[in-house]
Amino acid sequence: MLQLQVIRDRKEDIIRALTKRNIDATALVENVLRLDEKRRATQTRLDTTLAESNALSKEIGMLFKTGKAQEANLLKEKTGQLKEDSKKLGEDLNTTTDELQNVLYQIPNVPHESVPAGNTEEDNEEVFQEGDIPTLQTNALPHWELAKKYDIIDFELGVKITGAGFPVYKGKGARLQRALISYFLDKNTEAGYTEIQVPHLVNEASGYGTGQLPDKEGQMYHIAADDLYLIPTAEVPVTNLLRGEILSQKDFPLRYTAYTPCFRREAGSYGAHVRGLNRLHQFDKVEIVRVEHPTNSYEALDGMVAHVKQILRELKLPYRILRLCGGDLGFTSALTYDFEVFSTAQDRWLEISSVSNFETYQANRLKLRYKDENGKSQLAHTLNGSSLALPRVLAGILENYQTPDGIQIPEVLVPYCGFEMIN
RNA sequence: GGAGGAAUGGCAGAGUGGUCGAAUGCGGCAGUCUUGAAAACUGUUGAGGGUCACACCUCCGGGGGUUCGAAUCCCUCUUCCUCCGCCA
Repeated sequence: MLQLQVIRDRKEDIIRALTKRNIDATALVENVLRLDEKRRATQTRLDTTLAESNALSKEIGMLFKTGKAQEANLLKEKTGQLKEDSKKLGEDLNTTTDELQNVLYQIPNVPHESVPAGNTEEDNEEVFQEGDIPTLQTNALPHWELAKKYDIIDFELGVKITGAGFPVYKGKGARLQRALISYFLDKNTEAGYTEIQVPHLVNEASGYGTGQLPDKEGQMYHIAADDLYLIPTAEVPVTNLLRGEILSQKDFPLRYTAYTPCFRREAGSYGAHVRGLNRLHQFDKVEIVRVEHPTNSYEALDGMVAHVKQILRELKLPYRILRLCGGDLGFTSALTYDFEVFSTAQDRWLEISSVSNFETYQANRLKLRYKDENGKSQLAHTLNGSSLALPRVLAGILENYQTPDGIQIPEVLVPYCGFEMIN
């Protein structure tokens, strides 16, 4: 969520920047300012009332102590009205604070200046492309056909035991999954990220912390009996590790990597584009998360992009990098680069990584701060990215590495797989 | 799942109705001493709201209550510990 102080100071800038997301935030921002003013006015009145009654209480205490019970009882009568007032004011304050909070939750992050304006993915800006798109044999198959042909992923079996979008990986398919996870974790660890394992279920506070709640409530699986959510990404538990922390400047940079399954309801996604591994309810992902000093966060973002590039280079997959336009940018992000691998057999680009800087948007909800050189608390910047998401990398490998004799395993993965070919 | 105990500042730990945002120790920061470091000594050190700055207000796991007044009493929830049961 945006910082109140920033909205107060730079209202016009914020409204203007948000037009890149094709939203007119004027009404929301005005509402925030109105509620903020109301909140502060109420707070002041409450404070005054409390101060008065505190003073009286102190006086009463003194009187009792010095044996002037009669005078004390006289004063007691005066406190009744104050008590009533402060109760009323306290309720008003809570109501206004909640209202203010709710409006603030509705305002997305302010896009970075480099974010292009635009409505849809068509308007995303390609900033980099690398790798040769292979020429495949004439009867090249999409990955779901390959998965069936070599019996490495069974979608129907997943339907049987759970439902659509929950594939079962078998034999070399399962082994390749495990190989990718290990390979990604190793690469991330080498780059200075600390490997951690986190719970796959989180509580409501964590959902709010990183901004999945209340914005994307319907996209997460919710376990009603225990009021827990299945994580849609490791970003949620990993970033929330730091919730409420006040760091010291020398703690920076904080770098974590974690493998987790990810669960997404994907309500409203149907059709040809969701075939095979393209869109699943459960998939595996290795995530990288960084917490940075504000002055360093964009450098860190570039570093994360460079890191993911390096992995794709090693895998020898053709990919491109897009800078997301305002309309396609996630609610909480200030700047996002999407990585897409070219899926030759499907003749389309598949998103395999999304690397974002959230600036203080998440930190504000998380109350994730650090002490600056003057000893004042400041919000840190949070970033995260996939490094990498498994299913589409797998799809890319299957499709781009297919040969008439089978599917070749990328060289760097052979030591992890223990085989060179799926046939 | 059943029975009992507990939750206080970065950590440890006092505080059982008034002047307590909270003793003390450790840790952190600054300084003195030192060629430097360590030790010792001195000072300082929770968070948030509010203000030009003060004042002032809130916070002792969360929520509610009793009281003129609550860290302290009551209710409730959550978490942790011990014992029993179950169990990978």
